[in-house]
Amino acid sequence: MRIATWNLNSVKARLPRLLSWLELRQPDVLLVQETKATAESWPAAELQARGYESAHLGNGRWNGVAILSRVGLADVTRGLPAQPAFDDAVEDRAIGATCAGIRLWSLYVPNGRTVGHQHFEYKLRFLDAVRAQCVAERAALGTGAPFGLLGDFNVAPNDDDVWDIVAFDGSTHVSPPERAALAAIQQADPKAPLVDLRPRASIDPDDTRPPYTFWEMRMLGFQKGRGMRIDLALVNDPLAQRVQSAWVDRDARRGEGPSDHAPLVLDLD
DNA sequence: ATGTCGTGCAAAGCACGA
Repeated sequence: MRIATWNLNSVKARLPRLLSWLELRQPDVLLVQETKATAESWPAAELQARGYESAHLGNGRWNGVAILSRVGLADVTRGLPAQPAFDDAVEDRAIGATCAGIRLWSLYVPNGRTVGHQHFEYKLRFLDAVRAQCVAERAALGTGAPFGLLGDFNVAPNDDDVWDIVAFDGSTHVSPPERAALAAIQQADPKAPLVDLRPRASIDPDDTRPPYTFWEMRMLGFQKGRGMRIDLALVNDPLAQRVQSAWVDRDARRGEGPSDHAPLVLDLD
């Protein structure tokens, strides 16, 4: 079984790439972020024709999250119950579902812009709502149920998860409050911590490069190797026990018209 | 430091977000 997460940066602009990637990599479940789609423009029929059920949450030009599955899609939850609003709007940044008995969330954490900005405070509130959801789901699902939070967290957990930590001094994505909020999610239930699955940099088992998942479009970020590991899979022990390998499909960042993110792929037993 | 994208509005050029 294969589960992946991918910030598409517009499903409309990326539909040919999405469909060819599904054909090439054959994921059983794909969690998507930044669909930038509405209920009307979400390509449910094209996905259904290829064997994928889908659940989408999106209402406009920004954000948008979805879950695609060919192994069942049950108990869909649109939005986090405790999700904070920004400017009186609850944005389309979280969708949960149960696929083949695995409880999964597709998350698009706010960017934060700059440390101290009102979007930064919003980002921390959003991360705290994710933490609260971990507590609630653990109570509902019990200890043995496989559970994972996947998506674009817009946080690099460690200094070596960015291409040059010195260049990030004082900037968002690496700040102590963001990393503390991420750690609080992982430790929401100390008896059932979530592990940050560190992937390989590519499908090549011998690839020892840093496993970045995002490279800026601006300034030729990919070509210059200026990447960040900000797309994460935080999973509980019952799910971690089943993961045989995790890898970044960096080939999907190549060629004409890529997203700025590469898929993160989990291969289960 | 900000060179690229994608989107939608209102109109092919801009503002915004990343």
